[in-house]
Order: sequence, then structure tokens, then C-alpha cells
Amino acid sequence: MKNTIEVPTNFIKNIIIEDLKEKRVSSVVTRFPPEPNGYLHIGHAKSIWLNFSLAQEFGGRCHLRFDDTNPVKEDETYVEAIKEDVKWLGYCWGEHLYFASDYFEKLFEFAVTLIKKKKAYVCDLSPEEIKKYRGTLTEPGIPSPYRDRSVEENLDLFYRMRNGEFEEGSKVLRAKIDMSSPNLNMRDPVIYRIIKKPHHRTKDKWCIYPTYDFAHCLSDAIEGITHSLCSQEFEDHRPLYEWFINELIDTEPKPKQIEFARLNLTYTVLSKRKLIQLVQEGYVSGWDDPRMPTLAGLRRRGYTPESIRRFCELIGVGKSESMVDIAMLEYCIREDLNKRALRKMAVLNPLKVVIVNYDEDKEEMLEAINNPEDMSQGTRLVPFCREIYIEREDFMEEPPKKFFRLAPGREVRLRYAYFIKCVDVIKDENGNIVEIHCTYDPETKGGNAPDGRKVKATLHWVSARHAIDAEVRMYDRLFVKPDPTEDEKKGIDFKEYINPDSLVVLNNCKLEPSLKDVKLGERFQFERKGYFCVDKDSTNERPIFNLIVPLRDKWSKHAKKTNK
RNA sequence: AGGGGUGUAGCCAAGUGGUAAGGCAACGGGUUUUGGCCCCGUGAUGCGGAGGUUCGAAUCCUCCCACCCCUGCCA
Repeated sequence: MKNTIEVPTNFIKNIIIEDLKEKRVSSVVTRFPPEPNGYLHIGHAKSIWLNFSLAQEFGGRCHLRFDDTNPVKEDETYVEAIKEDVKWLGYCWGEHLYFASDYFEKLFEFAVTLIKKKKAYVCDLSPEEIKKYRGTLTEPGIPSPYRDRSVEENLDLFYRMRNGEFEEGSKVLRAKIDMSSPNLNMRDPVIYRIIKKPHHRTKDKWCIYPTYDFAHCLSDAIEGITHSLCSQEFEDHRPLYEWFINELIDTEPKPKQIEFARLNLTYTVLSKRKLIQLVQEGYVSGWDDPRMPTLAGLRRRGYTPESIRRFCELIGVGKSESMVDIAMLEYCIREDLNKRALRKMAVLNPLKVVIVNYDEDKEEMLEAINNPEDMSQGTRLVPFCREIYIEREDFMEEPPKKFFRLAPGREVRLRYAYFIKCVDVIKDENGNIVEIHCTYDPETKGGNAPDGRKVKATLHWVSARHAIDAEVRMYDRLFVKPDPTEDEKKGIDFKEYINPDSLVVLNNCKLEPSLKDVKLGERFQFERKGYFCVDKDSTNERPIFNLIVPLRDKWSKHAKKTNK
């Protein structure tokens, strides 16, 4: 059944069910932990959805925690933008807004405890030396010469690090674990480093900052997180995550780290590094360019939060590296908007039609259905007169097979109006079609012929006298290749595959007059074309619409096929 | 002396010893005043490969192969 929306299960849900059943946990507490150093994209949406919906489903809670442990990359503007995006997606963290930086004092105390347990030491090696001492993938590391400093000396040095007595890079605090571990993360990882930059929240209070590995697990523990979901590249960090918690936390239940596959989408890129290039090098207009996979971009494009959540449900959660077809996302927004969007008639590439047997002074108001999927949305009146616009591509002088639309001598229906028949084609001196002349059949008002004759096509149209002028921005996929990064190993940059036609601006669009006072963000279906959204660049005089997604279109698919 | 992870249809993805769900895409057909929506139908003698255990294997065992991640004082 199409109507029954089933959410598939996934391995994380199964783990939680088991944990609850075995009473390892009594409730579910998750968290979404972004670093405030950039904008959220649809990959983050998967994580947000996962964390919040799991908490919701099991009656628990989900925290929003900013992982702000590195002041050189982070900024307050990102925390506001991230909060806005999470809210827009439809999730609420309630009281549970946290910052890793709120725990800096506690984290410092944890580090002191570790030193006292002889499980951490101050190391004077330079970054290059640390790297050298760490060994390689196949060779064990060798211990730092500073590894066996006394507790007293370590304590003294660590406090002096905090007091700002040492230069950046001159000293770090390291956990003392195992320099010969096959897991490089366990070879005495750095847990505190000196960074003499003000932090966006703690300002100048600190000049040493904990690293992710130290801060994240302990922040989870402090907040009582039960299930700490992260992406797969952290799998190798899990032993470390557990090591710190086992050394420093004795409350139960201890948070459990579970890794899942991050999202990849065809015809786009989702890495922060690549997205930033697109913005900085001017390939797009900004982080909220409607072609960007950022939540800001998708929002401006016209995607609904419901459609994005639905997408997350549909793609599921697994551990295998996957590349989801963007057609799946497009399906989700169509599915949503088909049910809700009001239908309108809009001619994107106008061709004038003169109805030669229709009285010049006559005007009629014709009734049109607002949404055939939801008759409760009622009807509206659309004006009709002697001169109208139809879509240029709806007329062909020499129609190929299977072209059902208007052609010389052929009769079609104007939606909600009349049958018209093409009687003449007017061209300029270069042979370009300027307008076409038709006759209408007054008997077919409303769109049905009393004699029962049929037409093969129904065209949308707009009265020339009443039309509103508008700009419509036709967006397409940002890249021409399903995986734009595929050839990076061959030295071909992903930007080589940018779609030159990802934005086509249509300047001479004609809209039905009911579109007069649209509001920013409103979405409509322009019949036979697609779903469109009012862009923020609109003015009172001139609305601007973004194409969210085109309607499925068997004809253009067929035409494309037979063309090659 | 490397370690960790993953392989089920074009793309996602259920499945946990009882005879391969579901969705997207694709392709047929029906319906239609949107070439939309909706409805119906079409896919793996097969689960990376080869052996083995078993009455029975995608599920258990052995070996092999492919791809991804890890040598930041990033997260």
C-alpha cells in the first residue's frame, strides 16, 4: 500500500531494543554533536534525524551539543545557523543545549586525575617528533623520552601549561596507553594542546584545549548519553573512547559508541572542504544557493523539512559505504508536494496564441481546481480572453510521432477552458514562429465536447492581458557525473564535472493572476512543469521562483531517447 | 607487526539456520481535463568467490578476493 508509511528497522534500533530489554539502560539519551565550524548539509540531516527520532521513538531525549574544542576553526555565527537548521528540520532539544566548552573545567580535572593515576604525561616533543615517534601502520611506535616523568612534575607542567607559561606546540598532554598498539589512536594520543586564541564562548579563559578524543566521550558521560552515534571513520577511535571512560567514569550506564555509514548522494558533493570551494570560487552564489546540498540551500530551493525527514527514513541506516541516488530525494519532495501544493498555470517560455474567432472585448472567468489530490482546497477563477500564452514547446510545426500537443490543423484542450485548433502559423522574416492563430469551439467550455470527441493533449495557458511577469530559475543537478570525485585519483578535480546548465534563468515567464501576492517560501505546482518556490530575491513588482523539482515527464524522456 | 570495517538487483535496504521483504530507478499496461498523481504487472534458482558442516546455509566454519577508513597538537 502506498499510503502506509513504514519505517524500516535498522541495526542501531535493534541494539537499543536489546539494551532496553536486557536492562542495560532504562532510557535512551542521544545527542547531535556538531562542531560550529560550518553549515549543516543533508548528511548532517541524516544524523539529526537518527538521533532525534530514536530518542523520540523510545521516549528518551536528544541533546544538541556543540563540540567546540578547537577555537581556531569555530565561530558563534555557526552555532546560530546550526540551531536554526535543526529547528527547521523539525527537532527540539528543549532544555538540552550544551557546549563541550561548558565542561572545560571538569575536563581539566579529569586530566589531572589521569596524571595522578600515572595514565597521562606532559610531552615536550615537537609535532614532527611526535609523528616520528608514533611509528607507522606496520611498525610500532617508540616511547617519548618524557613518558616517565613523575606525577609531581607532570602536574606542575600541566598547571603551567594552563597558566600560559609555554608556547603553542612546545608541550602537550598525552594519555599513556600503548606505543606499540596496532591501532595508531592508542599510541599515546594527545589530549590537551596549547592554543593561544580566544574561544568564541570562553574568550581568554583558556589557552589549553582538550582534543576530540578526550572531550567527546567524557562529554557524553557527563550528559548521561546512552547511545553515542557517530560516523564510521571513528570506529578506530572506539577503543580510546572506552579507555577514557573506563579510567575516569564509574557511573552506569556508560555511553556506548555506535558507528554508522555517512550519507553520500549522487550528482553532488558533501565534504565541507569541497562545499567551501564551490562557495569561495564562485561556482554558486553562497551557502544557501538553491543548488547546494546544505540545509540552507535545500530550504531556499523549496525542499520541505518533511521531505528531508522522509528521505532519511527511506534510505535507512547501515554500515556499508553507500551512494544514494538523488532521485530518491527528488521522489520525497514530489511525494510531499503532490499532496499539498496548490496547482497554478504558469507559462515559462511563452508563445502567443490568438484565438481568431473569440471576441476581442470578451473576457471570461473559468473555474480551476486548486488541487485534484485534495478537493477541500477548492477552486479558483482564471481569466480567459482572445490572446493567451502557451508553452513554446507545446507547439510543433512538424510534429514527430507521439507528439500529442498542438500542431497545424490539430485540436487540443486548454485546461479548464476550450478546445482550440491551430489554423495558422505566423513567422518573422527569419522564419521564427512569432505567434499562432487558432479557432476555439464555444461548445467545449470547461474542457469537454458535447459530441464526445476527444483530444490527445491538455495544455496549460495564461491570458496575455492578465498575465503577471516573473522570473523563474530552473535548477538542475550541480554535477554531470554521479560521483564527481570518482576521478580524483586520476588527478581530475571534481569541479571539472560541474554542470554548466545547473542554473538557467527564464526572464519572460507569464503567470496566472492569482499568483499576484505570493509570499516568500510559498510553494506551488505549475501544472505540467514542476514544483516551484518563491525566492527571497523577489520584489513586489517581480516575483522570482525557484524550480524545486520538475514533474516526472515521460514525453521528454521519450524525446531524448529517440533523438540519439 | 599492521589494525578496523563493509560486500544481498542499476541505487538504498530487510533478513540473525527453515527455502531471498520493501522502497527508489527502469520497463510494460490501465486510468486520466497535468505525458503529473493513482492502479496493475515485470526483476536475484541467487546473497563478493571457493570449499566445508547440516535434512536444510545469505545466515555457522575455513580459505581467498574486492572496496573503504586509520600514521592531525582537526572533528
